[in-house]
Amino acid sequence: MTANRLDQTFAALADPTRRAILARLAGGEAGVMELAKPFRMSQPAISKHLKVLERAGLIVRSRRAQSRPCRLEARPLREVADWTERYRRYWERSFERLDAYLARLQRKERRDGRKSPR
Amino acid sequence: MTANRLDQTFAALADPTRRAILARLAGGEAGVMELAKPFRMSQPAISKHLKVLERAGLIVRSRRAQSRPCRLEARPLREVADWTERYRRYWERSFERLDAYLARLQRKERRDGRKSPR
DNA sequence: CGGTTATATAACCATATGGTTTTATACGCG
DNA sequence: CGCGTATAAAACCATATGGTTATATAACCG
Repeated sequence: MTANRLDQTFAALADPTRRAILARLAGGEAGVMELAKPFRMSQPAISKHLKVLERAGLIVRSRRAQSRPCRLEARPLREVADWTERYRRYWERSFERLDAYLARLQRKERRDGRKSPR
Repeated sequence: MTANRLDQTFAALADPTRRAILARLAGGEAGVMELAKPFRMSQPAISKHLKVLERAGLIVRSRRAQSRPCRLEARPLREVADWTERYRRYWERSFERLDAYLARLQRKERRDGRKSPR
């Protein structure tokens, strides 16, 4: 249905290399060479990942001398956060269920403990 | 690097059909036929989407008569939310920048307004 | 100009994804 | 048992993804 920007954002985030690049960029701008360093992967591979991130609006690139530094653009992540928030009550509800279960278990253990300790 | 469950979760969320299925399941359990109804897509296609969601831990399936109802499992979404939260300050910072920009703009407009109203 | 550095593009390859149609399985029912 | 309903699996196809190597472009520098 709603074939949003979310498609591109989620797809871009579904790769650990790209998430690592975003994490790195959270510390400030960086060029392609610098971004590529932590990975044992060719430079063109990194360029492709950067293109994916750029298409998703997660980074923007400028030009400074022969370098093309990338900067984090977090706005799409806000959309992800907003989307996810709609489900918060569901995972919180499951925590409530877990809490209830653990509470029951503890009561049971206390009862059993009285009968046969340890 | 961290080739987490996040990979599968984000990948599963990168499809509008699957997000719509999750939205539907937020309203309660449903069988495949029921889930397929809103889409002009074959039943096996929906089954495939459900398998993706299941592998990502976003749904669980039981068996009731000849139906295999799906239930939303929101825990992985909590991980997404947690991951996203680490970037909150970045999109908030860009809002601050926008605010500052708009404030500057308003001041400028007031100044200009004094010179040549409206 | 010629060389070096930084990055992008091209061409290619293997595998994954998202869809199809057709066929099989599992269950409940008369 | 045999049929209908609900779902999965198989086989297939087109396109996308993630990687490679080799080559091209762009900017600076002597």
